[in-house]
Amino acid sequence: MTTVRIPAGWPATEEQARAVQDELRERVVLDEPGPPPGTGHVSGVDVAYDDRRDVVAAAAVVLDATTLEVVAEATAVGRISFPYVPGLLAFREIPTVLAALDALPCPPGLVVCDGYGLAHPRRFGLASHLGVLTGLPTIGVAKNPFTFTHDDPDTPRGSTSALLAGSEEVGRALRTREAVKPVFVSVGHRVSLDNACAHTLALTPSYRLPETTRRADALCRKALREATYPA
DNA sequence: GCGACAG
DNA sequence: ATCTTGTCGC
Repeated sequence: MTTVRIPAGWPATEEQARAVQDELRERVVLDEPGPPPGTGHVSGVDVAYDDRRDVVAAAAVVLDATTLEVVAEATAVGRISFPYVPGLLAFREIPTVLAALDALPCPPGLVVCDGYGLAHPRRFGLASHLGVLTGLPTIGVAKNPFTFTHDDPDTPRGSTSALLAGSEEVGRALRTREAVKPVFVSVGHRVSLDNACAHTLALTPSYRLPETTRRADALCRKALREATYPA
């Protein structure tokens, strides 16, 4: 487990944070299909908070994309770097997530984030942000539709419907379990939307949420429980 | 101006 | 995100 500090020059206000998003957004790559599902490594990242102690814990878990077995994992703890503001989630999570990714002993491959990528007020959610900062292929898989609209996908697993910002498709509602509430998939960096959905399906053989996020969620909660006050 | 709003 | 017991169902 590594300890991180809030980076120098980290945005202190919402206005500064939005300016950073508007600048970094130019660097998102949307014209690559990304790695094929079921091959190489796939990783999940997630974060847990203790606002009372001002502690945040992040986890990165690398899975074998074929077997979904855990190949490697790492955690990091730090101070909370930004309040939760809808649309600015990345500023709350990214420093600790980057530290956890850096601590991995092997390349993470495609990274699955808890939240959104393109499906974002300024088209630059957590998954896009993490992708631009690391250069890694990233996607976002969220549990809620945020402010976007969508039709209910058909009942069978694998059914999708467009996630819409007005008439613009910013992601997809994807049914990962028959008759269960869908997840909301969007592109982060260097992955197509079709491929992002295919990866999500490959990662959900038995549960609604991807194995990557399930593993990362369990690990960051454990790291938070075991965390001492960060330096 | 008033709500809604990823985690 | 987090606060939280039991309970219904595969």
